[in-house]
Amino acid sequence: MEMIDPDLQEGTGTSAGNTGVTAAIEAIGACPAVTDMMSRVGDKWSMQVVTKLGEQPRRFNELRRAVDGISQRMLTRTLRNLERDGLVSRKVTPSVPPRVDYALTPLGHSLWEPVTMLSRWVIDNRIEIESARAEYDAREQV
Amino acid sequence: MEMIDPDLQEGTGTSAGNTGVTAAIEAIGACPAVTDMMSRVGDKWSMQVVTKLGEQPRRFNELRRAVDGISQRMLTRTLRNLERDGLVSRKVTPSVPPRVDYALTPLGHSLWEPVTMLSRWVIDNRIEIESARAEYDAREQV
DNA sequence: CTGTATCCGTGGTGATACTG
DNA sequence: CAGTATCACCACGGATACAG
Repeated sequence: MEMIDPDLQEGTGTSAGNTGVTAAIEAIGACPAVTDMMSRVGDKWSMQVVTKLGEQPRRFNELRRAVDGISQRMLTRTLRNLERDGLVSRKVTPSVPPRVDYALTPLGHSLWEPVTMLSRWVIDNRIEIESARAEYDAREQV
Repeated sequence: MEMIDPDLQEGTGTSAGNTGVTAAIEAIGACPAVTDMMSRVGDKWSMQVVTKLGEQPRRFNELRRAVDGISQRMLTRTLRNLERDGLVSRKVTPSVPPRVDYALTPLGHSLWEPVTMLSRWVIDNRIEIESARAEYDAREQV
């Protein structure tokens, strides 16, 4: 997915899918919004940023130091996307030097919970996953 | 508060005195396995395939028809990845023509639940997300 | 301090053709 | 039927320099 980058062309607006209030599982793939958000959750930095902002609001460079390894460019892009999705708020204080405070919105906080469930699952099953991979690799190496 | 594996806090002891939930959240980024699986969840086809296999086991082309828009190549690749992670089982029947049955493993089924939570969150909040985007785009269009 | 602009490598994804 | 092989596109992400 990924949108709004000066380097790229204008992002395609997500069209409204059907009104399925059916089982959420069935909506994966049926509802564009689901796949769309999944890719946001799956991208490299978004959930790490959400995590750090979930602890407390932070300024730009504060956040940059908190999220290990993120570049300035990617932090900006990630924050813009999160802001666009309504997950993060951005408050500019036009001082010298400038000050910009980021925080999770209520919507952003609410995303916390299902994402936590997912990361819990990974943690609880990471051994099984890794051994499955090792087994597969050993099998295919032949 | 729930318990969590002690070795999750290794390396970056960001903040002590966390609950299990926040510890799990913090493990995003701290634990490579979490970021790794997130990208699997976030990729374009994996969860759609898991969804379809969650309904029932399927053969290759059956699955291909079930997952709208997926190419043969991507279905193969997606299935291989899922198989490697231990989420999907692959049973070959060497007949003519050949028959290959795919199904979710117990591990794959267990992933269902947190993923469902997440997709339900998206569905419940997709209106708010879309209006946030519309608002942002209108603001930035200037 | 908080960004933009520019360049570029890598990898995910798709189209098409071929194979056992 | 169930794949592989090959080619190509372009978005993601990183490095660096510049700007307000």
